[in-house]
Amino acid sequence: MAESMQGLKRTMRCAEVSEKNIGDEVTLMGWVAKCRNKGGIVFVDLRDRSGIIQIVTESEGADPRWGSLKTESAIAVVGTVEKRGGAVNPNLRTGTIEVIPKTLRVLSEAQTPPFLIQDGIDTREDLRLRYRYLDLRRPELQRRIIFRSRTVQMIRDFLSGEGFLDIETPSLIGSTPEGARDYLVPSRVHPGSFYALPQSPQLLKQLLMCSGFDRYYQIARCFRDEDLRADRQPEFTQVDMEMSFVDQNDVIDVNTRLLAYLLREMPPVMRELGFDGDLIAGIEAASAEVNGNGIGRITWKDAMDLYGSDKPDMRFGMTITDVSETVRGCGFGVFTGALEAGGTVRGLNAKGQGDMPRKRIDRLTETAKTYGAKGLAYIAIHGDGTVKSSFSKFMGDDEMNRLIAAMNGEKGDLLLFAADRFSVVCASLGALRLELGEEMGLIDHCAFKFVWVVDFPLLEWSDEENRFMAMHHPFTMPYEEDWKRIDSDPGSVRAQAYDIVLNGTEMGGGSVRIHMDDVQEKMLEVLGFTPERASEQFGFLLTAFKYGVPPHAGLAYGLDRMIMLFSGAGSIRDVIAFPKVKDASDLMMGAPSAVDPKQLEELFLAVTGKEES
RNA sequence: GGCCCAGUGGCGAAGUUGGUUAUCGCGCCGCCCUGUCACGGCGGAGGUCACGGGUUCGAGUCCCGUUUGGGUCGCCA
Repeated sequence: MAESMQGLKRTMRCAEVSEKNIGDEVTLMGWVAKCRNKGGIVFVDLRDRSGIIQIVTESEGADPRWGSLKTESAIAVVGTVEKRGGAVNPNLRTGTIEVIPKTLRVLSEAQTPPFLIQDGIDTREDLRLRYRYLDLRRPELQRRIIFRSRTVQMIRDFLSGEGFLDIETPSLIGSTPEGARDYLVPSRVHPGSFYALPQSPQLLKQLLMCSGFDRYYQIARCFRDEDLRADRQPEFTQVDMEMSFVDQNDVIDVNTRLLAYLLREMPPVMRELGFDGDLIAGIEAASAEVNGNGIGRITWKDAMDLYGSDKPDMRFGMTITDVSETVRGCGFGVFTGALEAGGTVRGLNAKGQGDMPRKRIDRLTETAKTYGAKGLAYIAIHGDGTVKSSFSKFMGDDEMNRLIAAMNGEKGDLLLFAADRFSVVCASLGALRLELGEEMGLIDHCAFKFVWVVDFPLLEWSDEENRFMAMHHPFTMPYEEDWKRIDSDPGSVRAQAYDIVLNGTEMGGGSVRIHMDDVQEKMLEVLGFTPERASEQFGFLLTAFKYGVPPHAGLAYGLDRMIMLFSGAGSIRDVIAFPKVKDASDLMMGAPSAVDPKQLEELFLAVTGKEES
């Protein structure tokens, strides 16, 4: 049934045909999106990545196959462009023209696809992923994948113009113990030894700075063997960059300009690709803001205190209030207990939610509990001024009124309190803030609000490991004025690390790197590395540091997240051509899979304790 | 590893306190239709209700387990 092209050459894409071509003979190739057979006249919508054009055939002398084309078949058409004789279609870019065909070639007839190839379908995602090549035919996904390609080109243009060099680093590297789990690759020629796939090109780009390349970037594939999320895939793409002889402000400056450039360049591309008008308007508004005023900064401490998160969603207010001092010594044991244990008591004021039904408050409590809070205390100030509180019996009127005043509580407000360790209070109130912000309609979903989060702590205590861990990574430069406290109070040392946050999502992050061998060695010691292990794992870096290393700093974006946010997608799966599902498998290819025993033999590998499959 | 949500013809959904032949839309197939573009009209096919077990006179519906996806906590330097 399939025919060859028999020498036909496509002259243009479907939606690239315009009124200028009226009278021209064109050769188009694409997929049958729709066949409307009216009996004597047949309308066929031909689709390719550019869009749709209508082919019209009348019965007299036409190829009879036009009337019975299977949708999604690939066909070639030679015909003449004409102004539409009948009604125009204002929804189509090619809505005023049509093609009268002379020749039809059915290049490949399609079976009925398992789901409709059109936008707005609500098909189960596993089915779509099993037939991803069909899913990707849908305009919605085509648009995002093309937008991704165009955005990467913009990034390359900008960075290249700024003197950055695109340098590739290897995918087969050594395993490093810190951080995420590595994907391992066995070596055939070194039985029992393994490569690791890079979690990021971190050390290699630092060494490129040692080599003198000055400004490096790479669109780099990275791998982390951790559980997936809507915005996390086991392999993902970073826009990775590093600069020499710079400080934190230089990195933030060039990246603010990069983002300003992208925001400026994106709207016309998005319009061309047919993105939603509100989304484009949002990007344009953000462009005006960032191109005019740059991007604001907030310290990690302020972000945690006000938003309960190191990736604050700046699209709305409803900030957190520390009421520890107000409730110190009060009658409510939960509050005083938390304070005595070195914790904190903080509250959120949900304006106008004072009459929230008990059931919804219970649901908020459940949210708080998933973040480690033991419960949620509340004060509901009803519209009539009466006050209902979960802890009124433990507190006198004076104490209660002082607390309400500290929270700026007014008639109709709902005050929610968490009392626990700093991290638990922040996490739970931060999550409640987002949930309430959504429910109360405070979030403008077309807004793009950027913020630089700076001054992260250098170290983070791990209960599990019973030691300090690097919050960013072990090569992050501390602030010089804090470094003297590295032994006396390691938790208080701030790092020259920064994240770029968009709408509550961490879109990228980086740091100034340590370039002094003594600081680096001390850092590894604090992280619990013996000199032997440090030398074993990072010896090449420490040695490199002895041969003249420039001060350097860098940043990496999660490209998938960036494209997801700018294209209004709900998951990074929507901007990755062939994504993996929750358990890290590929439903289309059936990866991962068992391999031939011979392959294992060659690698001197034996599979033990294999789960029933 | 934990918690939550979902699985009903090819696709999406409805299915009441458990009760006769499982309903609807899209798609598909056939016939008709010369200006459709969410084409229309008439007719038709297509279902082990994810799988296994249990409760019951009777299970799509209730219970337990499994499985396949989704969300999330842990985890992700």
